[in-house]
Amino acid sequence: MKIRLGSKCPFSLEVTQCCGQAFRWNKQGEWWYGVVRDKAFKLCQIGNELEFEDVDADFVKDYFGLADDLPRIYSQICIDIQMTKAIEMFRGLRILHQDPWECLISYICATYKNISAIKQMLFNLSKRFGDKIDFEGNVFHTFPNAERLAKASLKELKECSLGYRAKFVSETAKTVRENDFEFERLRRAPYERAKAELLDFPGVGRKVADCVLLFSLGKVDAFPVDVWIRRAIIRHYASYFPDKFINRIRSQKSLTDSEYEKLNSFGRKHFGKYAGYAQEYLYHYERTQT
DNA sequence: GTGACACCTGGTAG
DNA sequence: ACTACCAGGTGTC
Repeated sequence: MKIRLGSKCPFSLEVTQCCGQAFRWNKQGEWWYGVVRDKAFKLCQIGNELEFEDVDADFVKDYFGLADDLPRIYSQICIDIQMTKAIEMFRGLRILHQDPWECLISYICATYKNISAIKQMLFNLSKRFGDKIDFEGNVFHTFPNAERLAKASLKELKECSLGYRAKFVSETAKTVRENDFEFERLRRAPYERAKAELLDFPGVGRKVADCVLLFSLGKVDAFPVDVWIRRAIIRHYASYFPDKFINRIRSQKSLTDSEYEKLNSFGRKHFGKYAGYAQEYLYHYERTQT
C-alpha cells in the first residue's frame, strides 16, 4: 500500500528513524522493519511516496505523526539562527507516537548508555520476554508487557545486560501491573501533572519523564535535557544565562534537579508550545555536527 | 533545598 | 595489555 505525501506534509523517514527516538527499527535494503505494539511491518520512502506492507494507512499516519502540521510548527520554532540551520538540515523529521509502556522502559534503560547499547538491551528484552511474530519468514518480537517483565527475575533481566537498571525495570513493571496504570490518562492530563506521575516510578527522573511525555504521550511542549541538549545550550544559547551558571554546568558531570529545571524551562519558554520539536532538531544537530 | 558519590556494562581513546 | 573515560541520569546518603 502507498500514500502520497503532499507538499504541505514534509516527512523524512530516514531522518526520523536515525535521530534516536525509537530503538527497535532496522533497515534492510530499502525497507525499514519494525514492531509497533502487536504488529510487525515494513515501510520505505521514495520521494514523496510512502510505501508499506502488512499495516493500514491510519496506523502509519498516527505512528509517524503525519497529522502534525510541520510547516506551522516550523514557523513557531524557527526563531533563531541555530534552529533555522537545524530545520534546513533535517526537514521532515517528525516526533513518533510510540507506545508509552515501551517508551518508559526504553528510557529507563537509556541512562548512561549510548544508542547502540540501548538497542541491544531492548532487543535482548524483547527476544527473551516478548511474543514471537513471523513476518516474511523472519522472526520479530513484541515488546514484553508489564506482566511479563514483572514476573522476570533480576537475574534474567541482568542477563539482558541491563545492569543496575534491572531493578528499576522490575519495580516499575510491578507498579504498573499492580495499579493497573493507565498511560492513556496522562495523555489528557496537563504537562506538569503527567510529569509528576511519571516521576513516581523508580528509575524515572526529570529527563526520562520528559522523553516519555514527548515521544509517547503527545506532549510536544516537553523539552528533555540530556548531555547533548546541555552542550547545545552551552554552545549556542549561553547568552540567555549568567556566566557563572554556564561555567558551572559546563564543568559538571551531571545536572542537579534545579539546573535541569532551569534548562528545561528555558527551552519551553524560548521555543513555545512546540518546544519538543525544537529539542529533537537541536539534539540531532548537536549529535551529528561535531 | 543542595551537593557529592555510587552505579552495570561495553566501547574506545590514550 | 592496561587504565581512564564516556555513554540520551537517578537514587541515596
